[in-house]
Amino acid sequence: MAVSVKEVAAHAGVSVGTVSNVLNRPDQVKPETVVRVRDAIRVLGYVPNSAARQLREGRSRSLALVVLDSGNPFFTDVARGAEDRAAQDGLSVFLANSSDSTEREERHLDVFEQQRIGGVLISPAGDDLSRLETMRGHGIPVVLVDREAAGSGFSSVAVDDVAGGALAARHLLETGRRQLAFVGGPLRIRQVADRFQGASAAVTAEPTATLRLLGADEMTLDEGRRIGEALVPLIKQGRIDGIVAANDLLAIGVQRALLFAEEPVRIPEDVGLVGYDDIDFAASAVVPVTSIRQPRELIGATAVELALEQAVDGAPVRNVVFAPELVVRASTAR
Amino acid sequence: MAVSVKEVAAHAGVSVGTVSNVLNRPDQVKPETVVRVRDAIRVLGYVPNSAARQLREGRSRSLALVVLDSGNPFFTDVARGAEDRAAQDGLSVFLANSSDSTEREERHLDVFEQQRIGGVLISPAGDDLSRLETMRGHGIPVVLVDREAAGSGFSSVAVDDVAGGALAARHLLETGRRQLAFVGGPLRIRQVADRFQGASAAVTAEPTATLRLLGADEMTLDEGRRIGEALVPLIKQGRIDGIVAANDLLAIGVQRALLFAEEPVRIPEDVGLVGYDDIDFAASAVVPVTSIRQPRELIGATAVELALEQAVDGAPVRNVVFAPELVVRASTAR
DNA sequence: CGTAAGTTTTGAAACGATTCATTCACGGGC
DNA sequence: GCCCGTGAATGAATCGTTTCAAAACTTACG
Repeated sequence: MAVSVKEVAAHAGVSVGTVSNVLNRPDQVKPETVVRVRDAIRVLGYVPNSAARQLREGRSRSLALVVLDSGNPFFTDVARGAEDRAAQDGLSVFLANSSDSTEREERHLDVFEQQRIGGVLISPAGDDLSRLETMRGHGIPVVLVDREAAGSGFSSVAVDDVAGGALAARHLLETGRRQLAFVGGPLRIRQVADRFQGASAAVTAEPTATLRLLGADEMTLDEGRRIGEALVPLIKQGRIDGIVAANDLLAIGVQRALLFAEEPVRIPEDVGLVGYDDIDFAASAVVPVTSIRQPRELIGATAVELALEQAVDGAPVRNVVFAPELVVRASTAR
Repeated sequence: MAVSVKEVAAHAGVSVGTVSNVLNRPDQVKPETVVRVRDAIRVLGYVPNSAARQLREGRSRSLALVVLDSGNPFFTDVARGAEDRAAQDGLSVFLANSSDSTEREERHLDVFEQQRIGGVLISPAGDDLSRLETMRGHGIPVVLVDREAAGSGFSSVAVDDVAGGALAARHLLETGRRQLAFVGGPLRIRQVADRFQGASAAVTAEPTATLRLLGADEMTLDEGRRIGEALVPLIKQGRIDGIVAANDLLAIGVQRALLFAEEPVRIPEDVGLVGYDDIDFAASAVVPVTSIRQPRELIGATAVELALEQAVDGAPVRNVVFAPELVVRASTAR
């Protein structure tokens, strides 16, 4: 059952050292020996034991990506980006899901630390980064994902949500809308607050425009529908002609409410609608929703790169911030 | 940097064997010694090296779950079920995403085999199971998820899609509908074919009922909408009064088309609608959709159990099939 | 106080790969 | 024919744990 270098060595008539060399630096072994060893490996069905290698090398060849919600397409794409980038360096990425629970997160981190994992890419569940500081203290590179962390001492990759909010509002202004509403909340969520702040700034820059905040208790379809119902009369009275939603689920909920009102509101004729995140449903909604896209795969790839940087000594901490991108669809056409 | 049992032992004034015992069978160590060792562990910040443990034990304490699409809520929930069940036995679960690519899948399996992973739970990308047979040959338990595998020699967990299709159709019949339509495809997808077959059987059992198949090219919102448009006249003419969709995306697409038709079709008054999978969007659609739920978390938990069973010698292969469940909502009310 | 029967603790061997100082083999040059 | 240099192969030491036979220590009892 247990085929190890030893058996391979015996079968090929060489020493274990040579087998190891064939595996790791074949150029230093005589070609015909390489062939002989490779044959033995194939015949015996040898599979290297990475536990042993790792024990010897002191560090694993894998990275871990810990996300808040593995069902969220945002993280799925971040993961894909990370995997692809890691594969370039022969590394693999383990996905772990904290489900926004610090306890689950901790359990995963414990396991990874015991694995002497090569690096942790994480979108932390809480505000307490001390567990991560311990890991870093133990020499494990840590990169924060989707959370700005200048000053925390951690490298990070994030997207500029202030810019995203501004992008959304400015697009509505540029297509002639003047009375905007921002739908989203709660504001304690950093991303939401940033997006609102960005929208605010864009509106302030345009003297004739106004922005009204419609707070949400959660970022769901149903909540969007609730708020959408409240919006109908405002739009009918000409007091709102553009809507920025803090994410696509809210935007789609709002849209449903508007289209289904007693006296339906037309999109984009009566009101322009911009979402955020550019999830699949945004494009296939009844009226396809203009949205703000984040470079999700790039975020993942960059996180891997930052982790690799950290791995070399005297690593300079870097905080990368990406710019979001506007995707125009029917919901804001003019 | 490297704190090992040796340092802990020295600090606590005991031998390494005792430290190991404190870690693994504390009941066999004198309580006051346990305390002393635990203190040393805490003071030194010792973290066990699982590579070393694994090397010694010959097998990892982790399982791997390889899914086709980590963005699909179905798999997310399966994963949660697997993690929770595994945690009970102190095991952890690594998630890997094959994105339906055999190549990616293979890469992951290679890594896991090198890790001497404790077991692989997989929803295979292709039809070729030979790679998995090799793994099993190397003593790694393999469990097929969401794929019936009686006769393949692998343990498996799946849901009875024939029964699910029957459940959906029968519910429409029981609420008085007689002219049913099945929306779904392509039929080469096993799940779709099974669901259709089940619906067919249920309809055949009711002499006065008919079933009409409306093939789909893919299982998406847009395709549902396209088919829904074709359904409107049929419903208006009284030739269809119940719809079974092969999944919720199709059902929601159909619903949109019906509600938005020139002359809207009322749901559930004019036509009953049943989806499949019970995704979140089903409950929060404009008219909440009756759906067929699969015991997703249970599937994950069971897969873990089957893997654990396989791990003991002379393991009997088991093929578990679960029954789907009907979730009644407004779209089929009478 | 001695002995038998537990309880605890010990420490060396083993797991499988990598490393690196050594040894070996083979030509080429003198 | 001898020496040296080079390229190739060797194998013992090492990583951090667990295990387990043996040693050391306790306790109970006659």
